Amino acid sequence: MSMRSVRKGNHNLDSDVTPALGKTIQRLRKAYKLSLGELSEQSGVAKSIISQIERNETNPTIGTVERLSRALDTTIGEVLKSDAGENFFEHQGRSGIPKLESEDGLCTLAIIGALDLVEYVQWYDFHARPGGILESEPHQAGCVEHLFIIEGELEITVGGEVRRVTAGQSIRYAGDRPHSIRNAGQQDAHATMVLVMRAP
Amino acid sequence: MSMRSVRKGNHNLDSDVTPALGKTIQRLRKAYKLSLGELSEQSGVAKSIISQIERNETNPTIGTVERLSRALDTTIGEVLKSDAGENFFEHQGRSGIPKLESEDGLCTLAIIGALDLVEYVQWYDFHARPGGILESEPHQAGCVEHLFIIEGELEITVGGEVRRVTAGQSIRYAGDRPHSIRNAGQQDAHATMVLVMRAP
DNA sequence: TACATACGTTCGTTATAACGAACAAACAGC
DNA sequence: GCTGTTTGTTCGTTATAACGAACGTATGTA
Repeated sequence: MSMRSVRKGNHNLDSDVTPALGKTIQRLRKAYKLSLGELSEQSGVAKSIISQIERNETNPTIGTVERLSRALDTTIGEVLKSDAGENFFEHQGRSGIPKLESEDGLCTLAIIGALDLVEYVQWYDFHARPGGILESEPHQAGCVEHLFIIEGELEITVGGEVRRVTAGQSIRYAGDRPHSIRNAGQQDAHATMVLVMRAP
Repeated sequence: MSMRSVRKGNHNLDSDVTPALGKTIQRLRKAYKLSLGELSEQSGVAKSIISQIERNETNPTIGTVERLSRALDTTIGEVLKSDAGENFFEHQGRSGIPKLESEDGLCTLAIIGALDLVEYVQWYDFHARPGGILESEPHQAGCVEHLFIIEGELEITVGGEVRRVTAGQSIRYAGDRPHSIRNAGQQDAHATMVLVMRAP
């Protein structure tokens, strides 16, 4: 059995214990483009508490983190895994990956990874049924999107300009203007998207 | 966007939320043949609380569960994963003979994008025919690889540890050790790989 | 039997997590 | 400029998680 740390008394650890939790919650919330108020509504947790959790100013209960995780389409295990981290591997099952859907229900965007560097990088797995459109509000200024088409055919529109890309090709465009991705072909389209923005 | 459960008010959920937590803690404690008093000493959590947690009569804080997990030689993520009903993966295995057949012509790795930041990020489209193996020498220290499996089934080996991942899942692992990716399935495998090197 | 030891539970108190309302800062339209 | 809206934060109150001591219940031992 490995060494056990014998600690006494001070149960007031707060951010020490789970330094990444706040960041994780905030990252997920922003990935869904939710405000504190919206996440509060959907999770049932007071927005003041969410604010404190994101800043690691409180030591939330399991129940609270559970409700937040559920509202963010993931599980408490996944949320806390990054904290404990430290394994060579970090493995996410299908269910653990947060998924976004377009308004028409024909596109899905699954967040498959993110990195907190000086810049913030996030990448997605993108699916679109024929005719599906994913409309995006402008992201942060200076942000760039990269798209690699795995199968099918997509039509990208950025600020009035239109480009068509097919399987095997890739395209890079400004993410800080309104843009949309449309499946212009007859079959399903599938792509990898990488989004780069400056750290907030 | 996908459906979200809209819950209000009642924040007094206790055992509802994490029905398995108490059992999990107790199972681990008994596996180590510890009494409540002993676990209390080693974790720093009052034994009265542990008793209540095991009987799901309280809604513990993250910090408390963290201290218990640590004393039980595991992580909070692992402890709570069983709650969420996620599958532990059965990995281990099979001291695979490194066939050093990156030259086997069965794998392709195409660079589909790169970023020159303070950190250097590069991403690839990876294909492997059944049986194909991609062996990699250690990259730069601190470097991380991220793999998202689009189709098929891959077996990742890093420093002796083996994991198997299937379509829809993603995995992240240390890239600064020798590692290999093997197509363990019958069909072609396809994945997106993101490689991040820090500190150029 | 009487006594001792170890176990898990219950109890009263204290610390604090969670709540909702009020607040301040950034932004939009008029 | 002003003014309503939306954002995240701060504040006072309430609910409750965590604590340590005391308790009941076994089991063993003289």
